[in-house]
Amino acid sequence: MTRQALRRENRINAILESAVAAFRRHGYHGTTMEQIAESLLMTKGSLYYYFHNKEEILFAVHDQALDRILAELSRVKKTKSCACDQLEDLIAAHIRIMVEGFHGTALALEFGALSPRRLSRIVAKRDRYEHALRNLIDEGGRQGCFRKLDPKMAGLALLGAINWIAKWYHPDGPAGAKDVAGHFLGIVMGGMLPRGAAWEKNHQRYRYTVERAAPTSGAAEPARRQA
Amino acid sequence: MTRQALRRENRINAILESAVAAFRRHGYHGTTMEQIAESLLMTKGSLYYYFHNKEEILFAVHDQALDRILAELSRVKKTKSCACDQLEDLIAAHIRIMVEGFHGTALALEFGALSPRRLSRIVAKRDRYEHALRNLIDEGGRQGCFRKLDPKMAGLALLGAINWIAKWYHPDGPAGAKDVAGHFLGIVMGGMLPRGAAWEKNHQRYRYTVERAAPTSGAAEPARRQA
DNA sequence: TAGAAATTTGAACCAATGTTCAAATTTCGA
DNA sequence: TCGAAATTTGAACATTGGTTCAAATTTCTA
Repeated sequence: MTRQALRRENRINAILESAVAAFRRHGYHGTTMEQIAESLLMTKGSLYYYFHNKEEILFAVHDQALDRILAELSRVKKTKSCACDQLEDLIAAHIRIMVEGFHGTALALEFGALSPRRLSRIVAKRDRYEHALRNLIDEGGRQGCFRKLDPKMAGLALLGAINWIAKWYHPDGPAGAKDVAGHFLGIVMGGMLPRGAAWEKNHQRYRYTVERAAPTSGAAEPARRQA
Repeated sequence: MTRQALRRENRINAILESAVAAFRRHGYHGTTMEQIAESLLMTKGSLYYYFHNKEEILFAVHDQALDRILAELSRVKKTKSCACDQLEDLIAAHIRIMVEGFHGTALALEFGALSPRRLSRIVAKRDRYEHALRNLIDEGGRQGCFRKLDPKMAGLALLGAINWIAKWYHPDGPAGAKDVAGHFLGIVMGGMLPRGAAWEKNHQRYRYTVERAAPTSGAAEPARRQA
């Protein structure tokens, strides 16, 4: 890699990092090209030397974040552990991505502003991740590590809890990223209910637990185009 | 209530409903006054007869949604059930709010665009809800209904899973609101881990479960100003 | 039904901002 | 060090969209 190409790559990375931070704070439409540029001591005109337009930055930011989580996915898949360990590994990686650095939080960003062509590429990548996640939940249930859950619903709950981190976590907080990540993983994986036999006796009347859930029949799937 | 006042109230409600739907799709800054107006067969000028400006609509939308969930909270608190039943009740209500109608999804909207004065009012209401939620989690843990969790982290995980519904649920989906709500409540309340003694034996090595969590020392709290 | 009050309109204004581009500046290889 | 390539600038442009407001229209009351 030539020296200039390296410079260019660093520059692009810096732009994306600045953009993610700004998008997270003000939303895509609420962020101006000037805001993205100024934290890098640039002028907005310079950004157009690297990207054709603002939407391309939004795309790059999403694409990069998805590549990162998909890389974690394929790493996890190479592992020969059982599904539940793989899932734990993957979730820990996802949390880490949300908590350390800025790049990852793009996973929680809106992408409604993308053009149809770019949108479909992003949605395809996202779906690849989500389906893998559901498969792990499903397998884990079959292997007995987890309760048998509706994979789609459980997956959405999981993703919600994790992606929501982008809304409340701030790297300047007193607790380090590792602390928060470890703590949060415990919560998300452990769930809220006690696991002893005593509880089972007291709470069979629990109305909503679905032991072998009928698949959710693709509810609301077409709506996932935006945001 | 006079006839005109009623008309006015309905009009305002319709505006807010249209606004929430648009904000959810395009974000606050990505939504134009014209978009809010057009689904009501109005022109954007008319909106200024009811609201001074766009930001006031954003405020009203948040304020209304928070009032609604806080009303559910005080209803639940009047109940004489144990903490875990109260929590279940509250969560079910929150899910219902997210799933039926548009108004509720404001709970998942960004509020970074609010002026400092309005922002602080919204944040105060939100905190009131979140603290009550944490208290219930804490009490439930002490009473033995739940595992003993770090209330802050567990609360954030819970809110994330629920508020994220706004990103994927669409009322036109094949599964009714009740189906999704019931299913989702089961997932969120039940958590992911099996509860049998067999599991306990196999998984004591589970690395991240924190039985009596040290309080998270206010990690990242100041960051919660935006989004 | 007539006049007053409430509501809506639509055009005009203007600040903000994404984008372009020719010129200036910097970096780099020879 | 020189010249070419890479990069940055800053001003100008065009459009969008929030806001205002006087006039038109509708709704209500006496």
